[in-house]
Amino acid sequence: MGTALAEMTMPQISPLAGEPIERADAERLAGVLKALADPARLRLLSLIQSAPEGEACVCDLTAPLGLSQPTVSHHLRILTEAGLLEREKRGVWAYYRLVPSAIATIADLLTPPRKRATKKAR
Amino acid sequence: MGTALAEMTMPQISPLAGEPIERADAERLAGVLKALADPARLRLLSLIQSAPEGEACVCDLTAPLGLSQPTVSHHLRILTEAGLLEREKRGVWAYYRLVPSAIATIADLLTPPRKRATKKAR
DNA sequence: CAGCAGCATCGATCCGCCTGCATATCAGCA
DNA sequence: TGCTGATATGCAGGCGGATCGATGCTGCTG
Repeated sequence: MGTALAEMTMPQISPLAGEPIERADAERLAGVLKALADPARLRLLSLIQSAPEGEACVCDLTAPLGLSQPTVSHHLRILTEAGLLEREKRGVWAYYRLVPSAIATIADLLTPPRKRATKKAR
Repeated sequence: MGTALAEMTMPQISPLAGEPIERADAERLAGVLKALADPARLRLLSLIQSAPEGEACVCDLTAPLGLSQPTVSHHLRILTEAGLLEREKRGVWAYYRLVPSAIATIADLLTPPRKRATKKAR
């Protein structure tokens, strides 16, 4: 299935501002926000983003989070399916990194037509 | 009664970028995002924001949402406690409107590497 | 080719929350 | 004062999700 966020960036999802959003758009946006709305997952994103190469494997994340390895894998899975993380398996390790401008895209969907010009994809 | 968001805008809450976020900050940010991460509440915000005077009462919101009046009141309560809505009671009606830049604040917390000078680099 | 280490998946438990119905509260009005 | 309409709150059912232990899978490595 296509990473939730991809369905938002590609075929425009209604931003929160402007005309009332449709039920389907609300569901999609809520789905991605739900992936963000968890302390453990926010810390995961933060940890990965601030890691040496901007990437981290599961074994590096369990300790700082204080969660079991299955639980961490579970959260990483949710973030990945939401389109916020990408996974690359090198040998025995699975490295996760942020999808370039995924979070910025969400932020743009929330903020009204401010004076920013970050709407273009890459 | 800190309306959650007030604790984010006023004192500093760690944005998602930069150094790894603390557990307490993650909890606060997740709390506000949780209020956003619901289809019904997203539609409520959208409906209120696009209403004639930028405000709406409960009776105007139940129909377009297709939810019962108690449920709508429940969602409005959550959004208000999160600091996203403000409530004003005029006569028998309760009018809700968006807190000016609440959502923009959340967006800024998600995407600091912007040109914004939200706070010290590090 | 065993044995081991890193991850993902499964099954189960526990908790939080979305929803509606019933009811309480409160302001305006006859 | 008593009634009506607009909201808020209590209560309860049901579903989704966060977590962990156990297990399965797969590349290294000795």
